[in-house]
Amino acid sequence: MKELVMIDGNSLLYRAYYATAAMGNMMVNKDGIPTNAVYGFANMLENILKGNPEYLMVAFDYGKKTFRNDLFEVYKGTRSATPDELVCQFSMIREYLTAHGIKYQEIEGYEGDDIIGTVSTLASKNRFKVSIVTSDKDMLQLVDDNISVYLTKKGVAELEKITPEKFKEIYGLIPDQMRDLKGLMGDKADNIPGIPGVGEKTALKLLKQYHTVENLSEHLDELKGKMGEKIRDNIDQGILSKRIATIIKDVPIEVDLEEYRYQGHDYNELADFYRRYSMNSLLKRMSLKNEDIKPQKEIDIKIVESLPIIKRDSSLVVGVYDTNYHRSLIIGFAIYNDSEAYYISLENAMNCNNFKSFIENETIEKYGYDIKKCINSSKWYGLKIKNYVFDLQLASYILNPSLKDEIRSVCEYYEYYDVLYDEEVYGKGAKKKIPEIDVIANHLVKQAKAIYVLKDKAIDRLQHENQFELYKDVEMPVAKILAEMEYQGAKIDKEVLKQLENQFGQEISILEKDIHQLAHKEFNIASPKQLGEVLFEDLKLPFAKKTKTGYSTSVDILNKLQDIHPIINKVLKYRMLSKLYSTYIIGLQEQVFVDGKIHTIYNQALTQTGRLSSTDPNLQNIPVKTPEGKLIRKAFIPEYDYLVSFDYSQIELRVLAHLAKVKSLIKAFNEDKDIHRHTASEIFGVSEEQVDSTMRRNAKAVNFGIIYGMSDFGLAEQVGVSVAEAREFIRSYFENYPEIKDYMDNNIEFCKKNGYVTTMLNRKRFIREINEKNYMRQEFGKRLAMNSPIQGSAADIIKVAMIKVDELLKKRGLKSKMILQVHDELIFDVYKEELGEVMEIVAKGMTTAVKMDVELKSEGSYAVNWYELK
DNA sequence: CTCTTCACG
DNA sequence: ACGTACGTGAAGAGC
Repeated sequence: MKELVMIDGNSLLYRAYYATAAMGNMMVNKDGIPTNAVYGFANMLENILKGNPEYLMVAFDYGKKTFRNDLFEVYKGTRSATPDELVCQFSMIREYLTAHGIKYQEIEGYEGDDIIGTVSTLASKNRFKVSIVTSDKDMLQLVDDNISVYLTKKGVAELEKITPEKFKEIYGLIPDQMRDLKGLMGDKADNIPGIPGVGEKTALKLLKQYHTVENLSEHLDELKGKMGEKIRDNIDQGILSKRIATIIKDVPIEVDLEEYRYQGHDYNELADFYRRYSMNSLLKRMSLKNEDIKPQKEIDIKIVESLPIIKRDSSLVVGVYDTNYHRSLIIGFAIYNDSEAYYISLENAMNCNNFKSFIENETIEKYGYDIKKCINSSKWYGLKIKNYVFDLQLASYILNPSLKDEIRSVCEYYEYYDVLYDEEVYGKGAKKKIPEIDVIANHLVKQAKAIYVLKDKAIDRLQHENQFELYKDVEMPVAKILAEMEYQGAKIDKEVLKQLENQFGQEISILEKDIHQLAHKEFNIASPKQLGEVLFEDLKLPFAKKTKTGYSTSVDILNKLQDIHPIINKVLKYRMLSKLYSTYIIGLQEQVFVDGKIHTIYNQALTQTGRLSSTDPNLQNIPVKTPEGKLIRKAFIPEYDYLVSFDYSQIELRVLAHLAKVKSLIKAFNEDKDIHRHTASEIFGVSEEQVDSTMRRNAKAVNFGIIYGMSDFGLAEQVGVSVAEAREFIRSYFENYPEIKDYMDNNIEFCKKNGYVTTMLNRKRFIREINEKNYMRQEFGKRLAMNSPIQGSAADIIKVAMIKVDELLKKRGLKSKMILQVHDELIFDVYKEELGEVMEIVAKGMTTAVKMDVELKSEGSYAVNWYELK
């Protein structure tokens, strides 16, 4: 069967544009012409071409006016004007297709949709299998047994195939009823009115009963209530809307399907195009496939058994094979500078004195990518790398935290493409293996070269963005401190975990039996699917919420059912214990090294706010909230004499009070008041003595909510009050703290204008959602704009505190070590003779980290395990 | 590999 | 009419 791929040019170009435009780093070619939409489109097209389609065409809209405007004057009338940055890419995309040898069509008075409707119908009749690629759900009306629609997910990178079965699954209708659906509910984006008051829910209900808009119009008298009235009044508009939403299948054109046969591209024409618009990665991708073209001059890599003396500042790459670098094999090392490019295997490196004196030399500067990983992986082999002064990963993360963390992706940000993904070199999953030495040498040296070449570019950008200090004075020192913390590790008492394993194991099996008895059958309690069926079908408990795949059985749902059936409490207990059992009791034991310690890995270049994250294992989510869970903390013991922990008190609220300059809040903090009680007295209009526990609890929830950019609904859900009450809390809150309202509004406004928000130390977060059309996404963007500066500034502060504390500990020659950071808490392994001094230093370092209008407060304690702390 | 659930700040 | 609090990581189920 012949296969025809049809591409909806306009919709994909728009989608590709908006997917990248708000990022704040709009892609341009060397002359400053924007190319992001074409680039995204081209990338997607290249992926489609991997499937070797025999027939291929792209359809475009022609002009603004179509027959739809004759039917309905303001069709697409609400669309804002196409941005200039996109307009100029319309002709570029046509150039691209011509260079690629791909046929495209546009017809006056019609949209691309109509061309696709017409051609696909014809092709289908001629026994073609048709695939339509679009981001427009309207097109789904064309789906049938021969025609599939591929809808874009996430930007244009991923496609979702929609067949008639899939359509039925989603909407419960046949694809042709898409027209009726649009007819009834309308389409805001296209300014199709539909019937006022009818949304997706109502429309689907009506269509399941009446099938089409026309049939509905013949049964108007059956419709009851206000809704019925509205439909009767507006049915003509519904019929018209359906007509507008209907894709034409007989556009007057001559079609010769053979014209769409794709015969491949002319290398030079396409290469010209890519060069003209600086699309180097696509050029490269094409070059790799074209064997006639010689690859660019390779670096002269010397694979050596022993190094000469290296005197120049160089980039140094450590070839770490596994994701956990504390126990990973190192394959080898790459060194690159202006005049040298070396690769040396681990074994040779360990026997090479020149290598050792190079890495240990404290005056030769080294540049790297993820230097913490390089430093620590080497340290396990006794190799001490000193004087790493530049980290391309951290620099790039500061410039834009949303960059993917692999070096290849980061290089693309600088439009540098001569580096491969690890996966391309090592393979993935079960097929992952170490390649030939020249392949690995080439891979690592290319990384080293990229670091060397991009260093100045990154530093320039940091200076230009006023972020160099954040990078140099905060992130770089923190990287080295984290390296030491990870290597130092947290000591574990395995006996504690073994004892808990027994205890919890028994409790779990008893609960399992009880639950099966109450359910009158054996099933897997850990399966939400099976549990849902038992609770809501067998036992017929009232269900509150469904997820995509079935009944929701999460805690907040089950909590509401607690009193209805004795099985619920058992399930909750079972859930809690088995979570603790598998994730912590078993999980942690597996992670203990031969030195009796756990060595986590902090990811310093991942979170969008500037926080750290911890993996392998995650030591930032060790249980504390339930008494059972907290027992796990007994297994964390000092290597020396005591564990010391200091917590920031209310750091995010303090940051907010400072940033928003909230007078009464600043005063309350500086008087060391109970802040939730203070808030309660303000929003409920009573004296602080009159605040009862409920008022305080609600105020606390509001305080948290404020930090998250809460909605009335969200707050209501959280505290268990009505939405109206929640709204009243919020109103009263903003009335009492008007500075906060202003501050939040300003953040949103700034973000809308600039595409990002900043923290106290000028850390940035780009928020593309803020300018999206979709209401929900935009609201989400606003919440991010409100929350990120607060969470991010708190993250800045504790990083500075870590640097100060570390400095003080070292200056005084203390041997006690910082071992853990949990967002607002620092934990130390301390010698008893240093206890007093350490406690004093930590408290001082944390409270004086940054200068603010609000005092920083930190509270600490010491004990012989983590359980006993504070 | 994705989804759901639940551990933390 | 819509669907809703911010940031993470790990485990198990089920496709």
